[in-house]
Amino acid sequence: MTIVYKTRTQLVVETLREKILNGAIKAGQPLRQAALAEELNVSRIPVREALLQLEAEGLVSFEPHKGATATELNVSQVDELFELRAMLEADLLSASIPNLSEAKLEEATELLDRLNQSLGKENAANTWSELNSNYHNCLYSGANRPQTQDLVNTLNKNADRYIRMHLLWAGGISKAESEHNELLALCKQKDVANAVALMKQHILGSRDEIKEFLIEREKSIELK
Amino acid sequence: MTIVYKTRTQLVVETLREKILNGAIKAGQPLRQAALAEELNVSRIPVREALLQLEAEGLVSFEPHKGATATELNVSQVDELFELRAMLEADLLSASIPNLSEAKLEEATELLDRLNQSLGKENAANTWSELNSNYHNCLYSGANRPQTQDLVNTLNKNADRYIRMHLLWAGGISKAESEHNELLALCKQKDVANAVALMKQHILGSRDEIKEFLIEREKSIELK
DNA sequence: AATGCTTATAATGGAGACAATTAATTTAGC
DNA sequence: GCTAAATTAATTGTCTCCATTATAAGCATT
Repeated sequence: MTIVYKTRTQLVVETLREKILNGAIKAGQPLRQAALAEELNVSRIPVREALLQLEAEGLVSFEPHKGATATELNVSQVDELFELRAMLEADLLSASIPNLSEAKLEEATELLDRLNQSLGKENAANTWSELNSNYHNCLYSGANRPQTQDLVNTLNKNADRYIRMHLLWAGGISKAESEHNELLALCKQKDVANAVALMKQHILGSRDEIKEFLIEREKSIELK
Repeated sequence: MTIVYKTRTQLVVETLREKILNGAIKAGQPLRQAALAEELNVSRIPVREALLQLEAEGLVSFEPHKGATATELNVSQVDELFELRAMLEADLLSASIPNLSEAKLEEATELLDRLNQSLGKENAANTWSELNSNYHNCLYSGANRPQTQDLVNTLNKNADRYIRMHLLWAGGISKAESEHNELLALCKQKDVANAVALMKQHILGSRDEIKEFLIEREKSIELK
């Protein structure tokens, strides 16, 4: 285990990202540089640089002279985001399966085990999304498309907020678990067509449930 | 025409991006903050922030405490980048065509005119790539997928270097012109299937020629 | 001569102070 | 009383300077 030196900017990035993803910073909320700097015991420079990086990830919107705010996706943006993911991840998977080695499949099996175990424990959402990301990346590793994988990971950072919501709120957990298991089985059988179909269903299905939830929430806000 | 105030960071971003795209800054070249700051008459802060933004665009690679370098794509990375573009742009186009209004088609026609005219003039590559981007975006506007379009534009900033090379070097110009004209005709006829096929061919064809050029270049460097 | 350690040098990372811009508030004019 | 200009306050943008880190050069040891 090598010790990794982290610059303050990186620490701020990680802290703010986690706060946005777990809801400690709410969507639409303005992010004041001075306040964040004081809270995190750094100067405004690393805060500014962190905000810029988070903007590139789509988690923050940065307007010159006006300040940064945590981004909020409306229903149609969530829709588009998940469509994109479905297309890209299906493509990655189909390119990957034929090249997946035994070792990689073994690794995926292990990750899936830990993923399923994590569900019961506390602050499940935190560790779950990291393990989930690792599991998916493992399945895509055969595709040998690093740029596409990076892109998918970036998109997933944005989708993560909504996926966590889904997990905590509805039966997202049990469904995800069974779909994940089935997906791995299909990969082992090298059944590309069915694996890809399941992947799309996995992503678009969660999209539908998340959209439904968002629409409900919008309604209840309007009523108020 | 409203005057737009720009921050120094934005000016540095634009200057450096253009220099990377037109080759004034070569791939692999280290980008020293102090040198750039002096050259552009600003302090190192806006330079650093600009480098971070360019990293998000994929034009620069930034390593903590080591510095930034202009990124260089090898043949397989170019390959992957153009595959990605082909998939995303084909998808955008197919979703867009059914919704393209007469006004948009008119706008595209005009942009295409200016695009074709720009080819003869001097510093063609500069204006060409901007007009080309506008033209493509116009054709995609019916898809109503702002995030996907943003993504494609980001990818194109990266591909732009190689496209310019292609234009200047080989017969990329004449081929691009005829393909662009034909593409617009197919859009007007609402012929989704053929338009999408042509789009893919347009992108993957240029990929092949660019790859060939890059391989040739690598060989000649090795010989030396 | 080669290896490992110490010291010098050059670059980046970050803090605090000041300038520029925006938004809010007050004041002047009708 | 209301609108518009002027002033003030709050926030961001940028500069200068210092701290930290990485690389290169020199030195001693074997």
